[in-house]
Amino acid sequence: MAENIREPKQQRSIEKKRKITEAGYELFAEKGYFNTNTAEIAKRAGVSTGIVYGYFHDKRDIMLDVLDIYIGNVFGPIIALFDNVEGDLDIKALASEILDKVVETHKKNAAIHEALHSLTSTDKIVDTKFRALEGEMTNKITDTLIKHGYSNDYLLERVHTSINIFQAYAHEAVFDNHTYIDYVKMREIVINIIESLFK
Amino acid sequence: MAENIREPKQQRSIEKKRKITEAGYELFAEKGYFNTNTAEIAKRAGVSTGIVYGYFHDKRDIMLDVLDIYIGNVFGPIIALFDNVEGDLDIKALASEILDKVVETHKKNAAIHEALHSLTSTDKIVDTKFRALEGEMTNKITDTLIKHGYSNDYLLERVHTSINIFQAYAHEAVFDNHTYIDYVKMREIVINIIESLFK
Amino acid sequence: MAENIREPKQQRSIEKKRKITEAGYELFAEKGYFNTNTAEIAKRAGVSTGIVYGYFHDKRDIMLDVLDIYIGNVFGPIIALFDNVEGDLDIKALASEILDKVVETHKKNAAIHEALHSLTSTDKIVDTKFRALEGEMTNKITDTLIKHGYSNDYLLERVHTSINIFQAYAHEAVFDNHTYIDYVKMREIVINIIESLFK
Amino acid sequence: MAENIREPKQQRSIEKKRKITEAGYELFAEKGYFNTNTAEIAKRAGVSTGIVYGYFHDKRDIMLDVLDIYIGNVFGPIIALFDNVEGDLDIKALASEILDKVVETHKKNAAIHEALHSLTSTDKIVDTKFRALEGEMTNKITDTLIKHGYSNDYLLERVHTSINIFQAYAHEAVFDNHTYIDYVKMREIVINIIESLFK
DNA sequence: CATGAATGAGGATTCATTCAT
DNA sequence: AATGAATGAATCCTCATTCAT
Repeated sequence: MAENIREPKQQRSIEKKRKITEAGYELFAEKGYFNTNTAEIAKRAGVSTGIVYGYFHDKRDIMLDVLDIYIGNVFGPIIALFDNVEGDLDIKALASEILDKVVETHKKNAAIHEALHSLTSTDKIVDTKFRALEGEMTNKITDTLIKHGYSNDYLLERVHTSINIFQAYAHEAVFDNHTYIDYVKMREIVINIIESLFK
Repeated sequence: MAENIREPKQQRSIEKKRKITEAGYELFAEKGYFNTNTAEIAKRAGVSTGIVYGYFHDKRDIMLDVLDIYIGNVFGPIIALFDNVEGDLDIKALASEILDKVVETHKKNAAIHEALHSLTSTDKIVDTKFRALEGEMTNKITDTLIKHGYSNDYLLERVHTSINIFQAYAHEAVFDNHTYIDYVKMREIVINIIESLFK
Repeated sequence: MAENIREPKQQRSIEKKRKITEAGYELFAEKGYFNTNTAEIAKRAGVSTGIVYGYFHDKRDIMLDVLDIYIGNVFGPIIALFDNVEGDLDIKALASEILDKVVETHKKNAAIHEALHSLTSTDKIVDTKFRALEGEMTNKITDTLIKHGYSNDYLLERVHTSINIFQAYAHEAVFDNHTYIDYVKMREIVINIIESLFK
Repeated sequence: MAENIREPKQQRSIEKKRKITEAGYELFAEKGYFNTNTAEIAKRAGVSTGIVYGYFHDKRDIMLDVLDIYIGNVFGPIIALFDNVEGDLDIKALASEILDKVVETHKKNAAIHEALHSLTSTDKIVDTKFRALEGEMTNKITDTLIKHGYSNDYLLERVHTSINIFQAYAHEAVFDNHTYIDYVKMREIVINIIESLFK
């Protein structure tokens, strides 16, 4: 009934919980949430099925932890990038740098992104967290621009649109979806769009 | 195991198969593929559970049919739009028209899009069909532009990027994700981007 | 999710549902509710585990059906007895007859009685049904007495107490609990008590 | 498997074992034997789950200890009552006193009684102990009566029947099962029965 | 003695698919 | 072709018991 989930304080326990989350991360990425069962997660993590429920309420709870890790993986590099912006703004150079980072991040996380994002429509919390992630990225970028003296009307809309374009490009580029596309050229086009967007 | 699936020739059978696909469409949209079971689909379609396997190999097979319907629903309106392009090209007007149509289409199909797209990572055929859809849309648009005398370098890349931008905007606008965004202004920004993309 | 339980109309289905209830009856009687699992019930009934859930919502639901059968088994013979009371009341003879019937009934149903009665403290419905059973028996007997011209103060209390005494005796006699007891003599004592209770 | 169970000699250990038994007592009474798990017992007792198996072979073993406590709780007050009988026997007064005590005892122990008694049909030892309890009570009462000069034929049967009647009444009265019963009147009826049983 | 994390068998339930009618 | 009852493998989760520390 009312369960006690161990909030692990000791190093060994923290490590074990991490192992489970990691196993979930990998398996969800490989096969999707619904095609992964808890026994598999336990096995991959090298633990018993029972202990999984010592650290998590249920399977969904593992997924929520995986989601947090994913969000950290995606948000972290962007944050780092913007925290290192110095001196005058060179929009084109910055856009280029961001795009590379977004592609790189997407390359590492595309599979888990799909697996988790697909839960958006049926899981309220997942939905909320994905939206919040986009909001925070938009804010972070907008704040940085303003701090460095940039100004423009509808800045939030410009930034948000830029993020959308970056994401769409990254998704294309990572999966190399279409043989008829020259992704190098497409990249140039994207960068030009961003440049024009910010004057 | 692999049984003979009736390819229905008679009107009544065709109708029945359509009912099942339709039920699958609705339910996948409402609750996702994995949260929908075949008994529900049969019930919604007003047929027995058994007969579902008279028309489809398995649950996935229903989904594949649903996917085809979805693709038709999305592709059809765009085709129609471009088949009606007449006289000189007014890029801005055309972009505006397309964007409205994409948003409208997305509004109707967002739920099923999510449900099906999420299978992309685990189902090869789904993945392939989604890619093909994008390819065909790119080609259709590109061909139309050329036919009407438009020319530019890297046209495929420009068109494809435009599609990405339209889709991203439509997704945002439909779900009205972010309270901090003024979607009317965002729409203007998107149109301007497209305009600049095509000179 | 929201389940459809077949309320069987056809003979074959009714028969199958009965088989499951019967298997539950036997197993609960043999090993108790908690020591019986649904797979065993299915096996004993000669059906698959799955179909059990076609006829019952869950394990408890089987138990509730078993309870109804049990109540019929216990109540039926008593009803029959009182429906056959004719002419003038011979309390002593009637008491004797009832006692025999109660012992006989108890002999057949003691095991399931224990199994089900033990759920009384944790299952509201079980509790209610057991109470109702006692109430109905008390009423039935009281009504019959009155109909046959018997009258006394606190009749309900007398009847109810008699039932308690009968039950207690039956329980003792069936299990032959105590070697030091002469159950034939004890029976005489019980009959005498009843006689004195009703003058 | 079968480990050495510590028979605690030291005060602290005795105390700890008592705590566990007490926790088991409470929880079995609250939720029944099968709905209580060992982790809960340990928690309620303020000990670790592991140490429970230092003092008890298994969960059943705890229950057996609880049963002993229960038997003491029920038997003790009756013993005390009869040890205090002095002078000439006033059957009616004595019966009244006993009945009050039985009701009082039942009030305190009804829940655990149900929980433990329900195991009677599946656990040989539990069954035996419950029978022995009744036997001992019968003997104790009979001996006391004889010691105080009372004599009658079939004394054991009379006493045992009385006990049954007391128990049945107590059970009714404690749970206040039936709204149509006037329990005060019923009590009078019971007392009168006892009186007539012993002349 | 004590802890509480860990084990893994077991149990209730679901559901894609088959089959008797 | 159609029905819907039937199957049984698969899945999530629990819990008595053990074990490393």
